[in-house]
Amino acid sequence: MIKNIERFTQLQENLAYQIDYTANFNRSFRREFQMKYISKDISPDEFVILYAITNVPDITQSELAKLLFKGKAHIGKILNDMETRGIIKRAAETRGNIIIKRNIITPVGAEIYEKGNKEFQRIKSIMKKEFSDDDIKQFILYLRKFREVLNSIVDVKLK
Amino acid sequence: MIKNIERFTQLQENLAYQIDYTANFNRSFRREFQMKYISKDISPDEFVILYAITNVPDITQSELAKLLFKGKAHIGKILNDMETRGIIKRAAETRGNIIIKRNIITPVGAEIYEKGNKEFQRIKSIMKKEFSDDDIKQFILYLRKFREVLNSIVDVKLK
DNA sequence: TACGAAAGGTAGAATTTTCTACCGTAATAA
DNA sequence: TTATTACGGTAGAAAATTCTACCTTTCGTA
Repeated sequence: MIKNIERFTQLQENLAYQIDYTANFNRSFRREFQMKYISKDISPDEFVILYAITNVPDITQSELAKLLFKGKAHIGKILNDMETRGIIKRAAETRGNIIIKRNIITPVGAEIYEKGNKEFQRIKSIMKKEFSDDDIKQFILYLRKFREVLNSIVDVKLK
Repeated sequence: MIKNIERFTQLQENLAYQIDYTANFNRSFRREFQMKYISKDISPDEFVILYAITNVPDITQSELAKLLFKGKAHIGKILNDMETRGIIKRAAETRGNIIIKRNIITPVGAEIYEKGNKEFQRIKSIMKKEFSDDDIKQFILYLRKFREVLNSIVDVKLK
């Protein structure tokens, strides 16, 4: 991970660091993968937004914020930007008496999403070859347990 | 993780999301833990910097950047800021003919670090109770394998 | 009933982080 | 010898993200 490895192994061998490192690695991967195989017109986070809207069409802005670990104000800006670029359309809709914005994927957005989705299926099948169902189950169990231990020390609230 | 759970389990059950979620969880944990038990005068990243300097006294700014997954310019600003606040002292030093800044922890910084280190030992011992040595080994193995699979798909370069 | 909290959303300021460009030295290779 | 690249570092602009405050409606409950 760092050139002069011997100098840092001590710092890098703990669990929390490894998780952090992997998450960062994954972020870099997503950026590069997307640039190479999907579209330069959209960021990885924006792709996740398309994914979420596709699967939960009435997902709200606040829910998207939680899903992406960002503030709801920020997500609002991203959505507006995506609308400006013609990837989605934001339609005001009433739920009861309260006005909610429903995000609708345009044909342009749908095309990007379809292409990306196909590519991600490819990754998924590669992962399936490398990790058995039991491995994945155990892996996720470890992650959950790690969070539970942290949560037992202080009450963690995600923003 | 999100109130209306049923709506999102589908989106959240994949491996990459779980890792991302755990890393974010850990970040929130560090912030809250530090506020509560260590010191409000220093951020979690700054604590890692103190930790790194303590263990590798001649660590360079660029190396710190890689360790923390940030840009070297940004780390330079953080270090300057820490110097202004009296937590470290930056001394220009020559390595060969080239000038390098050596970061020295002041007594104030050392005190914060010692307190934090003691608290983190506590977390470590709790983790040791919940995860056996074999568990930790397996957990880290999973994480490494996950990165390797991604890396086989595109060549991932961390910034 | 009335009050406060929670949820959906926006605006603008403030902060954080990244992105270029630089400067100078060292090492390597054509 | 002369490029070229990598390393250590900085400055300033640009972009990303968060913070605060605000508006409106709903919901639970005292």
